[in-house]
Amino acid sequence: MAYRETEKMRNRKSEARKRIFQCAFQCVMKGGFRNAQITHVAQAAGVATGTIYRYFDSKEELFAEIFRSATQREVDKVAEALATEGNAVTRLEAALRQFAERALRGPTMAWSLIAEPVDPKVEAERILYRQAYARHFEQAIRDGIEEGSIPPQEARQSSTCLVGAIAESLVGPLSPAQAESDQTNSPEHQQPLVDSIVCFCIQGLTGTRR
Amino acid sequence: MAYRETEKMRNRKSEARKRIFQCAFQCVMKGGFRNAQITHVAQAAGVATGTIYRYFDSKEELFAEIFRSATQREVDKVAEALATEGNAVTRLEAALRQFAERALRGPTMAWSLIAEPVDPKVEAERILYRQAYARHFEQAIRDGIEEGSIPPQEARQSSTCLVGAIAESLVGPLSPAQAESDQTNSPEHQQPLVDSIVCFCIQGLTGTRR
DNA sequence: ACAAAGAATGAATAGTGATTCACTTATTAA
DNA sequence: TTAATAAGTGAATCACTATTCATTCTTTGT
Repeated sequence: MAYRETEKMRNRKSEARKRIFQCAFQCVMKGGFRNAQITHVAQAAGVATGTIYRYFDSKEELFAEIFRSATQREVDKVAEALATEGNAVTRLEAALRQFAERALRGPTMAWSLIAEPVDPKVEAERILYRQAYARHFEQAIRDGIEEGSIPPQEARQSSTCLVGAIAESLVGPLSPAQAESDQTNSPEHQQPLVDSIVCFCIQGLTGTRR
Repeated sequence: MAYRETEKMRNRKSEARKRIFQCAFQCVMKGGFRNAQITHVAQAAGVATGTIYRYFDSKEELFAEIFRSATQREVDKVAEALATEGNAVTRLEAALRQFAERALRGPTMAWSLIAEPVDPKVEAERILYRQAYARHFEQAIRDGIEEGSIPPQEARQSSTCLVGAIAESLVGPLSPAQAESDQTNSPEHQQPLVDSIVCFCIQGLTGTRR
């Protein structure tokens, strides 16, 4: 008897997995899912293509994991903004702002997460995550209804509308075509955009202009 | 000199083009863009695959044309609803209702037009058409602002939010997974859905509950 | 040093489906 | 009838990448 997996090896393998994951993440960040081929990822990570398949079942699986990781960050940020003190409306406004501003700050990745055409398994994750956002919003809306800052309504439905409104509003500004040419990406130019999205959304919820 | 294209031939060719187009349309209607391969379309139309390329430059071109044709109908319906008598809010409400109800009545095609992952050229059409919807809404919003039924706001931005909110709200109910199982597609079940979408949207515009 | 087990390699393979093109058939005008 | 031209055909080709696997290289325990 001879080889048996040792601690050192386990570490090395987990390092390798992490490195592959990170490099794939970078590839997506740079050029979207579209041109993040396994060959590129392997090259970036300094391993053979076959090696990737020792750590991930398939390309879709790898990319689904990347999608989850990247989107979970955003969901957490939204959840965080919703978890602060203050009434529901204020917290919802902060969350929407947070979401839009972060997206505009990292437009390429945001576009990949929100609007890039992707493989079915990744698309499935996207739908799941849109629901995750909606659930967070939904809870805040219920809070608002209870405390009286938001009039009674279908919280589930309204939350879906929020997600749709903000996503659609960002698709244009985030799209690669847009990104390259003009300087719409400077914070000054973006403020009014964010403002009017938030304005519409809050009014949709509360029936009150701000 | 001999062959020169005659009236009869021109007709026959235009017939053939129409037939291919119609059959492709049917294929998409039945199973979405995904499984509308050229081979299937050719089979359905009773021609060889090569023949299709005499009438259309490429698959993407053919499907882009189908997308345009199908979506233009919907845009026209929305425009129609917005062109009736009454104040801007009433007209916008009618248009949103129209849109949602038509989509829910033909869920497979609607899903393909709104949410199915598609090739880049078709996706480009989709973005264009979302803008087309938005422009119609935008004009109505401007009317509303002018006549005083809608408070002043970024009409362009609000219209984009409308498009996003309604599209997102329909993605779930229209998705193939949803469609097959339950009987959410009976008009009675859909009414509350449509109502709450419209409610959110109108409130987002006017700041008034209805 | 050696054998057992695993990890890494990357060229070759495979799946998919759009597109081509050499050839056949049809239409037209003289 | 015939030559000229075009339309139709569909098996073969091509393009693109994900995935495999026979082989080589490493690690480990005796």
